[in-house]
Amino acid sequence: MAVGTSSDPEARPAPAPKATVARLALYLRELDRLVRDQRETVSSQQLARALQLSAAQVRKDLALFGQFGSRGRGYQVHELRAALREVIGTNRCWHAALIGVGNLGRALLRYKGFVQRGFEIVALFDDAPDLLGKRFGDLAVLPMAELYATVAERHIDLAILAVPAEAAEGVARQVVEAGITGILSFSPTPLVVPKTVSVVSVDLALHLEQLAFQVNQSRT
Amino acid sequence: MAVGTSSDPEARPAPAPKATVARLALYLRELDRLVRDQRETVSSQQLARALQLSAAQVRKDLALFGQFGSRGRGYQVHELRAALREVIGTNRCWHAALIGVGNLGRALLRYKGFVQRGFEIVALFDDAPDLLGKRFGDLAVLPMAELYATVAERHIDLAILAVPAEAAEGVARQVVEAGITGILSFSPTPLVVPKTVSVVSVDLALHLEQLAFQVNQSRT
DNA sequence: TTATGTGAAACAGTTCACAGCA
DNA sequence: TGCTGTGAACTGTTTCACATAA
Repeated sequence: MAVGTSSDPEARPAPAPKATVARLALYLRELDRLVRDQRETVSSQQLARALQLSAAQVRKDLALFGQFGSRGRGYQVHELRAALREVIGTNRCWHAALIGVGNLGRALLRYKGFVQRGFEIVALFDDAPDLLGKRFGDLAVLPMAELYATVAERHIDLAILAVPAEAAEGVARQVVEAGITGILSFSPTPLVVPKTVSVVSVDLALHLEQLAFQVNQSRT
Repeated sequence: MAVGTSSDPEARPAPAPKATVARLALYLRELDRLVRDQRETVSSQQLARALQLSAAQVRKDLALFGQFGSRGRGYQVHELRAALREVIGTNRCWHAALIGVGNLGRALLRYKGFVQRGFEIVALFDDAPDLLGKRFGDLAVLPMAELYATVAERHIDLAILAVPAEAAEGVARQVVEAGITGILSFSPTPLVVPKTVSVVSVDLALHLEQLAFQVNQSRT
């Protein structure tokens, strides 16, 4: 029986479509902006315009998680933001380990946006001899061997991988073994992980290639 | 009349589905790996496994751009790679301007992956007084006012924006005015640009939120 | 009156299954 | 035989259009 079409009271709600999931964080980002601008309410129309989507799509997406709007009036900005935060999980702070403290890793470490949105890097790992023990801000670089113990100690939820492609597969294995269930990877390699672990992958050169293709096409 | 369903000999080929576009660079990345491993041929099956897709999808995607395979045999790795490079446009080198030379900008500047895949950063721009004129490698930081002239001089195709959110909208306008038609933006703001300009957006905190949501869901 | 929430219709993308070629 | 290229079937997503509620 298809999940979500059942009338069984024990049935889970249908999982959100992948396309919707990709937009959830966009809504939250826009709502943060509206809060800063002191806006009280917002319509699906306005959200759609700001994010370059259609109003119907915004309503469908939000309706998947509850009835947040009031007819004739729109959505209460604060209320909707709180609801979305709960759905996404950023109503609490997430602890991340940064693995790989090279150029990219150090830039991520200094990036203010993470803390602003509820993510804190609470441990650094790198096995390069010249980095081991070196301090960046409050944090000293630890050897990978200490990952397992540190995950428990510092309540680490997520790993941010900024390691070279060759190392990524091995590091991912250790991360999974340490009990981490979410990985943000910057390595240009698809990671093979158990179904219980989520991976989001950001390959910078790959994004540039997608851009090059689009530019190439529109020149036709 | 729908483009692509026409039998008009002057008709353009149907534009590739967005979903396919997002995978094109993945295929190329995997083909590079196969070349390094000295593989001569590869089947849709094998590509699919490596990239966690279905074989039919790989074949459909590739068939959109031509007939690259031979039945019973699969695809010639070199030939397919050359063809994809042509389609994507990375059979030649692309010149990019890096705008915003903060932490993230400097990390991008040192990132080896760009050059490896045919992208070269050929100019740096930042209006921060303490950065103006400072050198990073071969490049001196220029004021935004020189963008227009430099685009022509150094044959710049793309802009990489690593500026704060507040500045992004204004910088994007200048970039477009300077005649650049492709923007890779790291700012957490949707950019409004003419239809003739392509934008690819990478919001690091947003990707972490998508990850948090997925982890949150699978804990249910 | 305004703007949500939601079935139904339309569209897009993926998978199936097999004809056809090496 | 093995594997591509491709219509046809299917699944997922978006848009439409309107009943409904503030």
